[in-house]
Amino acid sequence: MSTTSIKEVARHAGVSIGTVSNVLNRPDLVAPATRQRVLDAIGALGYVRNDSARQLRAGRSRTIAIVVLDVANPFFADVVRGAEMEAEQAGGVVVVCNSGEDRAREHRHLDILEEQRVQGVLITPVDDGPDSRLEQFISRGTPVVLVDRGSGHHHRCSVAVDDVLGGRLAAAHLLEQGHRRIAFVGGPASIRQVADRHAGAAAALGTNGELRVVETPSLTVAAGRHAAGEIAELPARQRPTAVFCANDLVALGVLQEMTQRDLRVPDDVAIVGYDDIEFAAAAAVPLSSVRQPREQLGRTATQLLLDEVNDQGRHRHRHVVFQPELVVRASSTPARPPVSKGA
Amino acid sequence: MSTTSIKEVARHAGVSIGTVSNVLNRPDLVAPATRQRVLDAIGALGYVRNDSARQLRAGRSRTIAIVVLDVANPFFADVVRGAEMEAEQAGGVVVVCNSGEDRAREHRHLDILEEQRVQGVLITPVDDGPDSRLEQFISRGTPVVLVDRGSGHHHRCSVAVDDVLGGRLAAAHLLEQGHRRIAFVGGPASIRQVADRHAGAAAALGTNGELRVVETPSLTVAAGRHAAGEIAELPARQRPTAVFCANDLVALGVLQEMTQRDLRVPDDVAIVGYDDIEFAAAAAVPLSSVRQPREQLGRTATQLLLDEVNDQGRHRHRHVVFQPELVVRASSTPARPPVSKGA
DNA sequence: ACGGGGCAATGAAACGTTTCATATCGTCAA
DNA sequence: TTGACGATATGAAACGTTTCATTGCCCCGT
Repeated sequence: MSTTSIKEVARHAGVSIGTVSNVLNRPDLVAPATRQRVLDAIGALGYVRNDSARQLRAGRSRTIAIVVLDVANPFFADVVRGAEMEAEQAGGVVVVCNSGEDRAREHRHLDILEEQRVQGVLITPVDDGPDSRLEQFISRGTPVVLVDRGSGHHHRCSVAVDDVLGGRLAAAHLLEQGHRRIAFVGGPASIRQVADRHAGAAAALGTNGELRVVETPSLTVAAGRHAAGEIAELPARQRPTAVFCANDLVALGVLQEMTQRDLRVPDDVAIVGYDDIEFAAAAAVPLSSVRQPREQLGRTATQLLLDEVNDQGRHRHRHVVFQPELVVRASSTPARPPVSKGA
Repeated sequence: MSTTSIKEVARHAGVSIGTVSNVLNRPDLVAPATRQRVLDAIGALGYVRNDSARQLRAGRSRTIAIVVLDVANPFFADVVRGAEMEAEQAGGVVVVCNSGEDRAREHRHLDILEEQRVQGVLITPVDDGPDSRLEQFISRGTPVVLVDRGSGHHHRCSVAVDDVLGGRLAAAHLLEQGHRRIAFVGGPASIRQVADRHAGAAAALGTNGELRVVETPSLTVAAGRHAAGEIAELPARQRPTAVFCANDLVALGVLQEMTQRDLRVPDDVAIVGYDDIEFAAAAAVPLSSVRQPREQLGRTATQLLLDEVNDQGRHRHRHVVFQPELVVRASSTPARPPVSKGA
């Protein structure tokens, strides 16, 4: 156990505690000879700063936390990467917390983060709406930036992607491909993104098509398979000819299940996913998907957070909304006639 | 800023500081009436424990850290999940650090973790071998458990999967399918797992086949695509008929590139991956892969760590090695004749 | 009536920093 | 020669806990 304290360094170097601290924090205030003597002592003793003590004195830590719904989800992996880049640049540290879509875990994490007096938190809450725990957190003074959530909260920043637009893009594309019976797969509907993507799709369809909703308990491959089973078992003339999924994981599940049931994609069922994760292009049938600027989301969120942390007084809360982009691949375009237009 | 301290709670409740602390830590020592009064004060003031102060006093934190090569890699995501489960059960907290295969980042993380006096660290170091920074870390007394690394380190615990066996299983399977020219794709070769998987494959092949190594700079889909391009461009009679990849990400990249170049999998080229990530089964051609008990790896690593933390004196370092398992899917079995044997 | 024992609550010390007001000393200008 | 100033170094206070030795009190047995 590294139990060497600044005190022993001071004794070893024959200076006072304050001087050692100065060497550590404002080296230019210390005479070169003394400074070197202290540095040597530090090296010799293997001294390591005690961050608890430092923070206790400082009143605040240097870390920012990001609480994600699922570390395993590539979407969040990219958001995290973006956040790390930005934080690193500002000399901060990022800790990643995984709520696993579980309210209780999220709650536990927030408790701990608050006890740790983190600088601020980037979070995608498990449930949207006025989460009392999060409100409390904010009201006690820890800056929070909502990631991919955040309709109408005016006392905090948020970054998001226009999910309604994303849904609209997907549905418009399917409509254009001639589909009239379309299924929307995803859930729980209480998640704003899911609701928005659905709303966008419904809006794009208008009276030109029929949108059948299959709600899933979560956005996973397994959930997608299950939902696909449900759809596949409908009588052929009622069965949707296209499926728009709230998520690529779900879409991959749907694709997998459809293939397994000998329904061809896209000929029997077209599929459009959401997120354009790395695997979308590598799927059994390359997956059309709505792409979000994931890393950018993390970067911007971190910038907003750091701005709030530093500019206490002047800071104005902002809501940054990015535009998604539809990436068309084989899963939603007729297989036979080779498409001539390039990538 | 939650600047309420135990002192104000004490004043508000009309008791001493010590009593408040007792309510927090040993509630049974406090008379029910007093306890309630204190709890009310805590609620009314929105008091939140200051973890820095607590740790400063305790000398140690309750968190354990896990340093992974890439949060985006589903392999690590599962290891993390396993670690979290186990830690949670023991009342601990897990923070996830992402080294991104970058020595400098890993170094930075270790610095910070040491300053934070974490209980211990689970780590897959960027480079194997006697990393001086990690040695130093350990020698100063922070317990470390190596994850998926750790040949012959006797002064620390490790968990790993027998990668030589994994390589052997994969190659033996391909041999059995009639392949004689096989490629091994992965890298950098300095990573022990990569080297072991290669060694296992080479051993299984012996003189019965030819193993061509295509080294990649990293274990990513992109690297796989690039390597596959190299392989695909070989004259047909030199070209390997099967590819064994050090990693599923690489394998998916290979699959993608081969498909794009109109080489059929498995007919023209068979593929076996490694890790059996969730997407392996959902790939364009369901991917044969070597499965590792990922979550178990995380759980066991955490157990070993906690054992070392708690049983300071008695603790004996252990090296737990798990056995991988080959999961055969379509990417390595002749497509036409339907296989009759079940899952 | 007195002492002992148990339960509750208290107060002070200690954890390792950082910061800030102060002390020391040599030097330079007047 | 003196006074002041700049450059260094010092010591003590403060951050918010936890812990532990003490105190205060009440009740019970003798």
